[in-house]
Formats: sequence, structure tokens, C-alpha cells
Amino acid sequence: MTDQITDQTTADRTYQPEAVEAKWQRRWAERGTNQPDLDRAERPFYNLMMFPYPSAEGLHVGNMFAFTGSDVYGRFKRLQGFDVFEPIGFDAFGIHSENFALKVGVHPAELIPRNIANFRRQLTRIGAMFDWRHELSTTDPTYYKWTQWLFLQLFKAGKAYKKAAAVNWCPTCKTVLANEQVVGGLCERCDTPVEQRTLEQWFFRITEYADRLLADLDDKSKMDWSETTTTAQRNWLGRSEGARIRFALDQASAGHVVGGPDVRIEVFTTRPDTLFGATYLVLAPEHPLVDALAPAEAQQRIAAYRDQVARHDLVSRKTNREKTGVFTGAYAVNPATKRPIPIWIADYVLMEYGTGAIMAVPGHDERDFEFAEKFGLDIVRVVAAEGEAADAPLEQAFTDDEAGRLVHSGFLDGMSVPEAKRAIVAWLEREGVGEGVVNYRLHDWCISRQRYWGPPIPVVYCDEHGAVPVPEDQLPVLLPEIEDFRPDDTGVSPLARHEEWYFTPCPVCGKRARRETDVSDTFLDSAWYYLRYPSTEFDDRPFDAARTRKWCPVATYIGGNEHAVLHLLYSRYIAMVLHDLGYVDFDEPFRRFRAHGLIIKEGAKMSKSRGNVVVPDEYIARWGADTFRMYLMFLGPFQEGGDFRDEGISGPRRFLDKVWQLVGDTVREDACDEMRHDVLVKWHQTKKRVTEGLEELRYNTAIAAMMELVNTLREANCCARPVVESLVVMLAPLAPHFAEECWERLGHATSVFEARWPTFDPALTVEQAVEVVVQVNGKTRAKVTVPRDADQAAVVAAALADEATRRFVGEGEVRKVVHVPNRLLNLVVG
RNA sequence: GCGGACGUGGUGAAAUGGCAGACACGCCGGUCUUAGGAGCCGGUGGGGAAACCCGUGCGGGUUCGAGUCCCGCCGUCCGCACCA
Repeated sequence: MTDQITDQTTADRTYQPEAVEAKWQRRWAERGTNQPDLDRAERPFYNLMMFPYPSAEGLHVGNMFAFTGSDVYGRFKRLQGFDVFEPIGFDAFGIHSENFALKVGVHPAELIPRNIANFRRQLTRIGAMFDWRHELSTTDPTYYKWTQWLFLQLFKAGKAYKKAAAVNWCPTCKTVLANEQVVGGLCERCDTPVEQRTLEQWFFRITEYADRLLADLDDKSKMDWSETTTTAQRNWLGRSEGARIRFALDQASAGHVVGGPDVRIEVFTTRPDTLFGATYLVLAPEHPLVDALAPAEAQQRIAAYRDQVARHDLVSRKTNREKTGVFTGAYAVNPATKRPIPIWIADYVLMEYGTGAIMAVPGHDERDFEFAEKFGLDIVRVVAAEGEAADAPLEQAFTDDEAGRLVHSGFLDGMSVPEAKRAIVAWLEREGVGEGVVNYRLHDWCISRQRYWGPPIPVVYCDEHGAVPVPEDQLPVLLPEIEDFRPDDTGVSPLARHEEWYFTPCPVCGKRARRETDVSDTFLDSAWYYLRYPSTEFDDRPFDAARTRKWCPVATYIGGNEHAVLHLLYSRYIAMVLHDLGYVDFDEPFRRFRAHGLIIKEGAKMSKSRGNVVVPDEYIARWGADTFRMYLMFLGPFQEGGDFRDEGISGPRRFLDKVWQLVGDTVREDACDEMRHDVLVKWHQTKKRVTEGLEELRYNTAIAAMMELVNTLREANCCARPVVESLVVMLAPLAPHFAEECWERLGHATSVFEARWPTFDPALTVEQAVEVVVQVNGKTRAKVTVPRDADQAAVVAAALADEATRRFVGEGEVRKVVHVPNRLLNLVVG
């Protein structure tokens, strides 16, 4: 008897997470707790988190943090009565997997399923409410079949095309490298200087959508996104207003160019107002006009220069600022001054931006100034600051476009920069030598990769019919399982070596043709995965129309801000295209997006080399998933991240132990028949703070509010059932297994997730008697307790009854009284 | 260089323009104990015996009142980076 009581007390005292968590994970699976009815759900809520790349190391604590934060929100919505769909999948194609596979010498097709199995185990262990029926992997043929289908839709709509583009090339590994594999101009594997090569690549015309992608960012009805993310996208799109100007060749140069008098060099500039100061032109080294322009005697130095440029990889070319270039030997005519100006080539002008050519205005552009100084080119001032002489010498480029007036600029003289811009654009248009345009920094999306581990681009090349799309009924074009998937020195994908696969009949004429050997970019896989989740069981369509209407767009999307630009922009683009092609009825895929913060460890970034990587499994094994979840959500604001320190985790664990005891008290006694008023108020305040905190993803303060409530209950010796039950419900999103177990102990036969989210009475969130801070000249001198909503006179009277207040007011006259009801009284004494 | 975020105790962090440091960790003291790396109780920004004074990176400003708003610096982190 005695023993029994002791046992019971011990069992009561501390919470044993391991058994409890296993029990509830089993029950959730058995009961289908986390499986909404996708066809009949009445209040659908699509709660999405960015799917992980299944690395060999397993989920790291950053993933856990992100997924838990998203799961907490999903569970919160569930408790608010929504039918929450929370799917998970794996972004398993791509260079990461391929490189890792090369390193360890195991085929990715073998490696990935192993990694996924490990991820699945970890994701289950953390207790997220995933609907596993809808799991997907981008490497699954039933998935990438539809990625290929997506390519075909864009191809058929004229939104995909092929053109030559530069890639990084390692001459030792004899392979194409992604930008992130180039470290300081060297190949990350063998440290060989990386070169650039030009290859034919597939592109999507995302630039067609630049204006729409930009406009929606300001449309709150479509997009409720973190400000930092929309700003990043705005910068990436890089809209700039300016003009296109066409320069003719001067007579001498035109003489030796084929079609000389008709050749025009088109430039883009944001400062057309400085046209009179344009003293030379610069073309990108690979500009198609260069060869035609350059007289014979210049050809050799141009070839040498191009060679020099080609030896630099793309990355260092974009970071090395030392200006280089050569004169082409040709001259153009400045349409404003009518003077001949030399045409140079230099790699500080990028072929990818604008027209690949610029008019150089060294007086008013830093780069042009630097270049002109180095090569002794003319520098002319055409803008002078207020009070500055028109001929004041230029020590550096004067780039301020808000101050100053035009000088040495003919009919523009005396105008401000904005006035001059308008005037010169009007003049250009009248003269037919240019026009005002909007230009974007955004480039078309290069989707081809000369790699193995991705979905083959579904195109066949026929000698007679050119690039032919693979008919949809022949999809998927399966990625063949080849032993040696290492890229080789041909510069084309390893797939080209697989003859049986490579040669295939032309879909049009049936003659022998060749398959496209490039695979598509991983970002294409992830640009539409949210559409697949609700429809994973359909193998005859990428996404079911009714399902998509019911569940999309995604209600809340959570992920890292490292994807602020590429993934999120590509997904938006694909949604717009599918919308325009009539496949979906929305054109923005993610209604609400929030970026989570980053976890650091004891003040430093986690990294393998530092040896400070937190392995979640160990912590979960030691403390339990719920404690771990609580700690992750408590260590800092979810959207800012925080510092993971081992000592901190005991706080949430002690808190759960206290709640466990409280539940035990309630089950045993349920005795607190009369609740103290301040406890009642605290209870309602807590419900308010937790509800608002979870909605705003401020989990750390929501947890703090619940801790305060528990401290109050313990201090007041209260274990009233309604309070404790509501506490358990509020805790359920954060500590789901724990809450389920408590709920059961409290006598409920159903899941706590069938319960209703607690409501609060706003009137009860404020005390009847309030403490008002009394300040004298803005400094706190006393606190007085007055009835709630007491008027100013009453508060002043109460304040002046206070000895300390009187002392500070002293002999002075109260000149002004500031009264914030229920909070503060400030007496300003003259 | 451009863009963004941020700067508060010993630590992680709280604060609709209104009591700076909630909550938690750690630490100190007490209690219980054969024991304590468990639990419980109390304390914990700095100075001061106290009354009080000083405190949110630095310097100005707005305001009755500023961690919060404005201007200018300094520093940290994250993007982008010769974008014409």
C-alpha cells in the first residue's frame, strides 16, 4: 500500500517522455489524426514548410528549428478548427547529392533512399503533424514525369528557348562547375584556375514577367510576406528606368564595316541626360558586333584580350575590379555632340545586362572615370553642383543625380537632372536615335545543367526536325541508371555516353535522333512541388483541378531567407505561367510567407570545421522531443533565430515537469473552487498573449506567458480544471505528445487536437485596481493604486497624497499634467 | 560599393512612445538530504549605509516622456556585387 502510493507519487512527479512520445506517435498513425480529408475538408488550411534536401548527415538543428516552428503554427491552426494539411517531401535531385555521391563513391540512386529513410525517422521523432500519405521525392519518376511535363508546357508556349551562355569550366576535372563550386577563382575540388566556356543552354523567359513579379510584391491582397524577402526580390528584379540610344559609326569606321552606314551600336543608360559627356563607347568582349567593327590591325589584340578574359572564371571576373580593356580601332558618333568617339571593349561591361554595350560618361560614372583615367580618354563635365563653375575640374566622377544643373550640353544647359532626362528622351525619340525604356537586372532563367543527377530535359534532336519535344504520353524520360555518372571532358552531360538511351527515334519522323543530355535545374523541381502534394495519388495528372482549387494557394509558407530570391521567385514565376496557360486559378502561390531565423551555437555559426554542430538526435534522446521543441521555440524569436546553448534546455524541461504536476494535482484534487481574482485575470491575459503570440510566430514570448501563468498558479496554490485544461490545449502546438498525455490523464478519451482553442474575455484581461506610475518631470517617483479607469483628478489626488511625490513636486507649480489612463501620470513642475 | 537586419545585465532574451531587463539559463544564499549535477524558498543591472543617482553601441534632435521616432557616426551579421 505504502509502496504503491510512493510509486504513484514518483510517476507523477516527473514526466517520462520516451514512452509517452512513442505511444502518441503510434496513435496518431493508427487514428490518422494528421490526415485531413482532402476532398471534403470544410476549412482547408495549407501549412507548408520548405522541403529539405536529404543529406547524408541527417536533419540538422536548423531544419528542426524551421520545421518545428512551422508545425507549431499548423497545430495551432488545427486547434482553431481548420483542416490543416501539412505535407513533407524531399528535394533530392541536384549537385549536392551528386557531389556527395562522387565523394563517397556510392551511386545517388542508392544513397538518396537511405538518406530519406533516415530523415523520415527523424521527422517522425520530432512529432510534426505530417500527412505521410502525401510524401514526395523530386527524384521519383512519378514526380519528375510532371517536372518534365511542366518543361513541355513552357516549351510549347514559347517560354523556353536555347541560347549560348557562359559556364564555369574546370580544365583538370574537365567539367562544368556551378558558381558555388568555384572558390576564389579555383575549382573547389582540385584548385585549378577555372575558365569560362560557352555552351548552348536552355532558358525560361522569366524576364517577360519582370513587371508582374514586381507589381505583386506591393499587392497585400495577394502576398503577405516578410518585408525583408520582398525587398530582396525587388532588388533582384532590379528595375531601372533609362533610355536606349543608338550610335552610328563615324564615316571612316563605317567604310570598312560590312553594312557600315546602317550599323548601329545600341546602349542602355540610366543617365541619358549626360549624353553630351559620353566620350567613348564600351562593348562587352563577347559582343557580336566587335568582330565586324574592328579593323584588321586591331583583330590580334582583341583576340588576345578575349583570351585573357576567358581564362578568368565567371566568379572572379565579377569581383575583380581592376579595369582592363582594348581599343577596337573603330569610332562611333555621339548623336548629341556629333563628334567621333572611340569604341573600346572591356569586361567591366557585361553582355548579360542591358544591351551589352554602354556609352561611357567618365565625368559622371565612377567605373567610366577609372577606365578613362587608366587609358587616357577624355573626361568632360556635363553636370555641375549648385554654385560650382561649369569648368570646375573633376577629381572624381560626379554621380549625384539629385543636385546640380546641366552644363556643356547644348539645349540641356541649366536644367536639373530629372528635367534633362525628360528633355533628352523626347529629343532622342524625335530624332529616332533612341527611346526611354525600363530595364531589369533579372536575367532569363538558365535551367539546363550538364550533369547527371536531375530530370532529363524532354527534348529530342532530329537532323530533319530540329528540337522536338518528347510527346507527353512518352513521359517520363527516365534517368538511366549509369555506373559512371562523373562528368567528363566532352563538356556534355554524362548521359551522352549512354548510347542506348542517347539515341532514340524522332517523335516526328521516327528516324534516329539524339536525346537532350542536359538535366534541368533543381530549382525547377522545387518551383511546383506545393502543387503536387495534395494530388500525389493521381498518376495521370500533375495536380488535380479540384484538389488544387480547394487547397491552393498555400496559406502559410515558412522557410529560410536564403531562398528569398531564387526559389521563391521561380515558384512565383511558374505559378504565373500556369495561371496564364489556364492550369490554375491563382497567380501567386504563397499567400503568407515568413522567413525563419538562423540558429547559432554559443555565439558562433555552426560548422563541421568548428566541431560545434548540434546533432538533434542526441538532445531528443536525452530530453525528449517536446522539451527539445519547446527549447528551440524558446531560445529566441522564431523569425530572428537564436543561440543554442546546452544549459538553456533545462528551463523548458522544468516547466513541463511543473505542468505535469499541476495536471496531477487537478486529477487528484480539482479543489480550487474559488479562483482568486488576480489568478483569473492572469489566466485571461495568458490566453490572449498565447493566441496572439502564436499567430505572429512569436513563440518565445507565448511560452514565457505560459510560464508566468504556471508560476502564478503555483504561488496561488490553484489547480482549477478549466485553467489547467486550457493550459494543456495551449501547450499542444509546442509539446504535442506531452499535451496528449496530459489530456488523457485529465480524463479525455479523444485527442487534444479535437479540443477547441481557448477563448478569452478581453474585459478580464485587465485588473480592477490598477497601479499607476507617477512621474515628476518624466522621472518615476511613486506608484499609486487606483480603481480601473479612474479619471485624471482622482489619480492626481492619489498621487499628491503620496509623500515621495509631494517631496519632488516641492514648492513648484504643476504646469502640466500628462495622464495615460490606467498606466501613468506625469506631473510637469515648472 | 549597394541593399537589408541588428546592437539592451554574466548569458539567451522581454518591453502598442509610458515602471528597462518579463520569461529562462547561470550564479549566490537558505532548506531538505547519507549524498546532490534532484526538488523547494529567497536574492541577483551598476554605484551607494541610505535618501537617491546612473544605466539600452556613440553623438545630436523631436517629445511632458525615447531602448523604441528623426539625423549623423561606430560596430556586427546576412544578401548582392563592375547591373551602366
